[in-house]
Amino acid sequence: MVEGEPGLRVVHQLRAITVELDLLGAEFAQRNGLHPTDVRALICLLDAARADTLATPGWLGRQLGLNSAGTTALVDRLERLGHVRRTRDSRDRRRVLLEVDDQAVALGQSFFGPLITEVVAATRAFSGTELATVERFLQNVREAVAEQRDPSA
Amino acid sequence: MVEGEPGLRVVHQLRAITVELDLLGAEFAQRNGLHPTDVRALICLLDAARADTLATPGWLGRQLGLNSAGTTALVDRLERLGHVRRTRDSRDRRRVLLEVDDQAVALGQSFFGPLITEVVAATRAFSGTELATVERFLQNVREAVAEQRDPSA
DNA sequence: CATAGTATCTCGCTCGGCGAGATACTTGCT
DNA sequence: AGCAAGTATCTCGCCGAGCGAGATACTATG
Repeated sequence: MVEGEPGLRVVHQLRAITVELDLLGAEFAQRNGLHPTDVRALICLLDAARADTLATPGWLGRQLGLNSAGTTALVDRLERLGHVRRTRDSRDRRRVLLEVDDQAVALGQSFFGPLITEVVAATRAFSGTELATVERFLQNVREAVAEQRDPSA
Repeated sequence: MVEGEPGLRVVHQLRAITVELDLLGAEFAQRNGLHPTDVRALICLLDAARADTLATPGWLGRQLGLNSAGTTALVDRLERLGHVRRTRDSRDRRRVLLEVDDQAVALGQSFFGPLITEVVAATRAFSGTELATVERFLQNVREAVAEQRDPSA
């Protein structure tokens, strides 16, 4: 718990935050009649939409580590709930494009909105340079974790 | 992606890290023949052991948001794999105490070890005061998330 | 135009997790 | 003491997310 090495403490904190965020996500999921995976899928889809990356079932499945069968089931659920629409790609007619509904965007807002407010409020206690440091650090961590997952970086 | 408000960027990063860590955990789980929940359970149990909190199925289930049936099944799995032992509490003989096996500790090490090494390496680029800032910030975030989950803080 | 390659979907199955209720023990009331 | 109420854990039956294997529809290449 009270280790000397600062790196350990930070890892500990990140892990704790991850667990907390997971549980928050699970809670939110249940309240809205969906599963943790569905929430993660919505996050991915919203990110894709924001980055103007066009999303397909295959891409989504790859993001979430699902196989094709699971992905189809996932998209079925999301479509049934009206969060996503399927449209055939006219260029490559094997592909299906996933369009996120405004409803899903609103849902995302309702999930992250309060949390963002909280965290932004928490940032009030930090100077611009301090926040820049935090950002830089988180970026490093993100890369470290990504490298752990796929040791080809 | 390129928002102006630093708080938003940080939230974004934290979310991305959470997703990455989740996927890392899922990968690790599968490689070791267990489920994401099992990994989270082991984390909780190791934390408890480190903090000298004595763990029971009920406590564990509460940590993970499982009901009693699911918790029993979880502990069954962990026990079958030899990560955990059940012992009756002699004071209150309704209770079962969960003892983590050294094997599970080693497993935890093998999971977090490389990641910790990576992150600690990443901290090399930061001064002591900078790390302190990061730590303080993460602490705030952790509290913010916890408050989101249980608005009674 | 056949053959290989790719994107998605269907089918049958496994197993994690839930709700309801059983069981064993403790605690409080009288 | 003795009985009701409360609590910790487990059992049973079921639902449904995700997997493996294979079907289907389309594209690309010789």
